[in-house]
Amino acid sequence: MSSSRNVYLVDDEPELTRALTRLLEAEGFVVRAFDSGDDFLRQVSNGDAACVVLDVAMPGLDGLRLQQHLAAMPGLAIVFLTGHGDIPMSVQAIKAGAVDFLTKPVKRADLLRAVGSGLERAQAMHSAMKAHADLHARLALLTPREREVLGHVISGRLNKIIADRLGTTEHTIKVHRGRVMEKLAVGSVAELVRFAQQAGIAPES
Amino acid sequence: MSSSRNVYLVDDEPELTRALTRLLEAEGFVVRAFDSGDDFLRQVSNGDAACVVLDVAMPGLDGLRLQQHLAAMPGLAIVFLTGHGDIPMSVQAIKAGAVDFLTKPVKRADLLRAVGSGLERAQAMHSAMKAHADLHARLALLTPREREVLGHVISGRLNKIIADRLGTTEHTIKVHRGRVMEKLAVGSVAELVRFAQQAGIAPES
DNA sequence: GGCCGGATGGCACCAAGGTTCAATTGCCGC
DNA sequence: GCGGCAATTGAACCTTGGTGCCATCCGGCC
Repeated sequence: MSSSRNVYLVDDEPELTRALTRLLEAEGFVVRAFDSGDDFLRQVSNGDAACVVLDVAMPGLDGLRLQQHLAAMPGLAIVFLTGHGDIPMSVQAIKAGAVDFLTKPVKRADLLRAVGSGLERAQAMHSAMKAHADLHARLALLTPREREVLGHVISGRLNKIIADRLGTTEHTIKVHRGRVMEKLAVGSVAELVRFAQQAGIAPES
Repeated sequence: MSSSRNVYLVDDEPELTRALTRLLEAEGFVVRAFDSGDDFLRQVSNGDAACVVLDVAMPGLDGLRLQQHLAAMPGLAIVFLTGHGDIPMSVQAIKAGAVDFLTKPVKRADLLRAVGSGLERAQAMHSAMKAHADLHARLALLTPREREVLGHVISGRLNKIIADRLGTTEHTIKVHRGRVMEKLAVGSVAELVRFAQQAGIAPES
């Protein structure tokens, strides 16, 4: 697959923005600039994977707060870039998941390295998210009862035990179980367990 | 369980070490001090969970390099403490897994918070490591053939298919499979799959 | 040579999983 | 109310899984 090359630039200094845009576009990145955090939040779509290059100190929504908003949006990796940063600030940013925390004036090589690994991470998160969404889409096909049965099956319980717990007969469980396997498109209990594990489904107590 | 309260102090300034020791011991931590990175590496045992408070700038082995050595030792969480740090240094430290990066003079509350969450993380890593070691100890009970069969079972293959692939009979597979379940102390395929997943065993192709 | 553990195989038996055909009940929306 | 879907149940039938007993073969070790 062709790797995404989207870079979003959020900075309130037009000169710097222009310079960085030129630099990054020269490297083949697809750059889009925003002059404030609010502006970015309004316009950004939750679509492709991208690397966000973010100034920390901006009027309005500052970089670290914007990061919190973006945490809910997978597929975006953040690289901070600031002129007046300090150590606690950088520590907080990285702990909160930023790819890097660069200081102005930034060396061209540093920026490119950070943006590169940011895009890498963004793509990884993005496809992980898509995979997760896929699992949940298939899960949504199940009826409530089937989900319940699924929970017991991945706990390794026998059909008769499940039937007992759910107050029904073994045969009924077999039917549900068969439908679960069919709807989730898995061919064995082993696959089912892996599916459930990836989808974050807890075994029924 | 009683939570570990071991704190290892690595700093080449005896005064600071003494002060921090008093401070931490007053809070109920069990403190042990070392005056160089080499010294620490020689004496530290790979036993309990602990939080290491580490100066970055020390003669001999510096903090960041020591961190690399300690990465191989799970159960240790690192809190950096330094007088002459800069942003790139802190970024590198946190990226490499440090719990926090504090600057001297450190506020008492900051240190205690960092050490507290360091110990928390150390314990989490420590028990995760023990669990992992446990899994591998049980895995070691399996004969090569049994491990092979395990790989196929967690792929969800039927006994007859496994027998075919391994060039033997279905009955033989059943016997191996039974022994695997017994040695790994699991009662169902579901448990077996979860066991293998946690132990990092890839399904047989 | 003799012993032991690992791997293999045959046979029999029972339990559990899985499918098909057929049917009933209850709820929801048109 | 009717059609459709979810949930349920029954019976019959076949496939798999799992166990026990017995037996053979091979390679390493005392």
